[in-house]
Amino acid sequence: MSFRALGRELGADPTAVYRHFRDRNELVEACLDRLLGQIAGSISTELPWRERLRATADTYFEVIVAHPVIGAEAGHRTTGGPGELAMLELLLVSLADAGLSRERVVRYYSLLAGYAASVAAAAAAYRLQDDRIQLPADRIWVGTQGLMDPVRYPTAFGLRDELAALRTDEVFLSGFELLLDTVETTAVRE
Amino acid sequence: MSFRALGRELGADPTAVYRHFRDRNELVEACLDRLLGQIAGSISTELPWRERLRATADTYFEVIVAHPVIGAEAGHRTTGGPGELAMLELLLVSLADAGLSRERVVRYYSLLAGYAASVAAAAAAYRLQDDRIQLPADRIWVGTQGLMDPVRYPTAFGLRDELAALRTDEVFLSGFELLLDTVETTAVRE
DNA sequence: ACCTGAACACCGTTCAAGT
DNA sequence: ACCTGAACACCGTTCAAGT
Repeated sequence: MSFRALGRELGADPTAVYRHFRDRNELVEACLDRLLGQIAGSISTELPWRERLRATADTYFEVIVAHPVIGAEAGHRTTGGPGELAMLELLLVSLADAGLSRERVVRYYSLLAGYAASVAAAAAAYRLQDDRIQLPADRIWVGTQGLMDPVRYPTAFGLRDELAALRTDEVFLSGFELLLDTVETTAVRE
Repeated sequence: MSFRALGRELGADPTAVYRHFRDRNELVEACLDRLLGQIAGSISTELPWRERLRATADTYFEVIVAHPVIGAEAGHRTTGGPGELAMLELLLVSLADAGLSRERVVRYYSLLAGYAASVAAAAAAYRLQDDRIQLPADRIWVGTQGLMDPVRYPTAFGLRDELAALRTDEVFLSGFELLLDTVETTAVRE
């Protein structure tokens, strides 16, 4: 994305955007906040807490990776807008519904949101990279060429097939599932 | 970081770097691989597996945030170099030492590495942002101005103090600790 | 073998001028 | 009120020319 490409696509002067947004930063944050609002709005509030959180993470990853220019910046941005707040409220309510204490709600919120936001953003940024990268975009970020050295890296060598089979979306989702396991275990203990 | 600033600082022509690295990408990856090697080399192999992994995550976060230009790109890059491979081997060996099965070693490796790499990179990118951001860099990424609306966001409103108190490094480390709890629980069960 | 410096094709952003 | 287009200060990168 560049302002010149944007102007070309919209049939307007590249600098016309400055009539509507102060700078690139504000534009990106407005787009991101809209995406967040769409995600939060698409999650049924009728779902049990665990399914609700899983659906949120699932949709979040899909949307972020489908909009890689915005998504790549989602991990380190605060929009402060209604979309972000709707997401925040959705996550907090779900964790409270799980039966967690006030303190635990905030702690697990920060873990789940930090995990999902950062890992999804990394997946989007990975996908954004030029084609010069050797691996397909859905493969995990570990280099495979060095895994052929059984002397220096015996354990990595022994697990090379399993490592090569890792895929970003599966890692994201199964990782989130593990976090939800922890939430559930803590909730039933309290 | 820019090639012109780099040349100025090194007292050479900005384009002299091209004698040593093909492009910016190769330079960044070489720097990152060196950082990874330093981190892996600084972890004592005598430590029990859990302390070893904690020390790795701790050092990793510190180093990545201390080198934000490189660190911000660490979440979505594969160096394929000896530093990355040393880190990979270190993590796999530690998880194997915990008593995990082959399959579980790879699964938990992808979770721990994905979590640490992505969240630390987001923290570095956050720190890299211009001073126009209202919040200090060690604060978490949730907007605070909108938390004052008890009607639309009652749960967020009720937890606003706890949310405002969140700090990136604490969230990172306590999140990693939770993941290690899961590893340990799984290991003793197997 | 390594460095230089002009040049190219891009960026985001500003600002006076248009309608 | 909104858009235009020239201009500014940057980028990464190439390449012929120097030592």
